[in-house]
Amino acid sequence: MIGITIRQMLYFDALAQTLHFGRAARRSGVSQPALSSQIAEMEERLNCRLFERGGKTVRMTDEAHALQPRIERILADIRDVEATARRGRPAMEGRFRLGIIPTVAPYLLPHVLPELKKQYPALQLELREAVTASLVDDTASGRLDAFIAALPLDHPGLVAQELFPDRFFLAVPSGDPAFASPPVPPESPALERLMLLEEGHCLREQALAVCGNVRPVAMASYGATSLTTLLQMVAHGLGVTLVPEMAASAAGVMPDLRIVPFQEPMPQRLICMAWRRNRARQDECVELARIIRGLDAAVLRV
Amino acid sequence: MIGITIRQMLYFDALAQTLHFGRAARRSGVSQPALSSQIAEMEERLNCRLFERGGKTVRMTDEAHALQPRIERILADIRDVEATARRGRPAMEGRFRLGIIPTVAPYLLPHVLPELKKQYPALQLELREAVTASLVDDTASGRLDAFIAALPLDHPGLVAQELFPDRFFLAVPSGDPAFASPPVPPESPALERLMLLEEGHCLREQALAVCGNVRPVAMASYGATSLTTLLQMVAHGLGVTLVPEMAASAAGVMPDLRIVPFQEPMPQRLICMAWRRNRARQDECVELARIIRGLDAAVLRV
DNA sequence: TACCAATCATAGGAAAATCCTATCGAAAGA
DNA sequence: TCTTTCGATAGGATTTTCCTATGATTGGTA
Repeated sequence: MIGITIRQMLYFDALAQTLHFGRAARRSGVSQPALSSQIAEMEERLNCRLFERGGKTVRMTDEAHALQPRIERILADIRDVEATARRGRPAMEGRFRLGIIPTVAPYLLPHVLPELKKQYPALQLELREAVTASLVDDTASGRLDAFIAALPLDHPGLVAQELFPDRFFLAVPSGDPAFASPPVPPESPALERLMLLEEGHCLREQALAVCGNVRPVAMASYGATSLTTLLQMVAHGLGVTLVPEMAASAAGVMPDLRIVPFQEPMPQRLICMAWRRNRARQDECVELARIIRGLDAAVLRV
Repeated sequence: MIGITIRQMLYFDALAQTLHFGRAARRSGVSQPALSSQIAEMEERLNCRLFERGGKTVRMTDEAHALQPRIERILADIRDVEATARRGRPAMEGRFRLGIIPTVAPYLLPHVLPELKKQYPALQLELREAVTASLVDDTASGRLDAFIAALPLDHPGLVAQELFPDRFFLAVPSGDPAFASPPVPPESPALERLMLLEEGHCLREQALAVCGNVRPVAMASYGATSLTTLLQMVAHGLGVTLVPEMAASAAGVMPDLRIVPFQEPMPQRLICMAWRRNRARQDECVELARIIRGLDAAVLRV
């Protein structure tokens, strides 16, 4: 497809500048015959005489004169490409697309973002909030660099690193007598009034797993798509709901709302960060996970 | 100096388009391991992961995405350079710098130029009129592509091809009784009044060679620098001069001027075309010479 | 679960490209 | 004519590139 080589262009350039095979060869760090034969080969491949060899002088042909600036430019372009690539983005710089599930994002991000901004100001974090299935899909197909969700994640090709456990609490109306004396046993009949997020949120499945024996109120009819909305519904006495620990600390300040613990062992979920197993720069993901794990545990607890 | 190769860029391009090592290799006409190892080598040299290899899918890294258009452009540029050079200017096209001595130019060019224009309309002939020494110098150093002059030329590095002989005649005042009965013998005492062009013109030396025993009138004092001027001086009865055959046909129509032949064997000079022995496209010079030689001999004769 | 198909990496030896040293031949100057 | 300079050529060594065969991993399927 392409006949000439970079080497030939380099030798051509050296010869065009020196007009002397010996000096061009020395400048190129090869022997004179090596340079001679490469130039000859180049002329052969281009089917075009480039240099006139005289007894004492070497002269460029018109064709060579026309080619020289273009070849110089090509060489410069190649050097540029190499320099750009080789410089190697120094980890934690440039764009990083991170997905987070909705039941974690609003509670974790306020703590993570300032810390990231401080440690890695050059990192341009692009955030996407979506349910786990969507995040898994986007990450596997390269539309995201990594995501934060709750274990378990079962997708081949992804690798997950545990970040921290997130215990579940119960959010109940302030004066509800059914929860007068916490902790609450998971099999409490009062959990019949459990309200859940719409399908797709992993918190829904986790809540069902915790309170295995209840027939929860279908939330679709209420249109509750966010945990905040759900908590406001609880505050209005429409029912109760499960809140993760992170959210609970925020929910604790809402009026007419009470956060009560479950009996030991307290149910919990494991929050993790995940990315493609074959991802080029795993170090960035690992570093990001390290930072999140390193956040003062207090900020994530009730 | 430059680490990556054109081959690597080609393979990179193929892989970037197919995202499949096997197909990229097939498209590139090599085996899959060959392509794999060249890509690996390229990543090594750039110190930068370019592709993520997954079980079933290959994905480009951000770096590779950034590099791809630049590499494509470089490859296109190289192909352009090759196409340009390889197309090979089809001989007798483009600029051709031709020098001619002043005692030939005005008589030969009117015949040559129309013919050239007809046969090779794409040829851009640049003409320079100068004395032989100057033409030799300019041609040897590449400022001219070829020149037309009279033999002998003694300069190493030049090659000359004979074009045609140019016989010498004598231009005399119309009524001059000394030349009443031509042909004129070279040793005629009437040649004492021979006038010559200024130093540098080969015709001067040639005339002296023909009339070896005369002490010619120094022309410098008259300031005659062109044959036409010289002929007008002859017409005014200031002396006689040697005219080459080509000029004679033009001079024949001047009033008060007579063109008379020399005795056999008629003296002559050989007009030739010359160029650098190492010149790249000798074929153009040879072709040009062929055309001039092919001109109807009649146009060059008395 | 265990096999199967697809895919990229690795190994080892062959082929090709490139280079080096030594030498030749032409050209230009002494 | 002799010498010096310089590019071309020759022959063999070295490096690069390639191919075939095989291994390892992944993702789907019986």
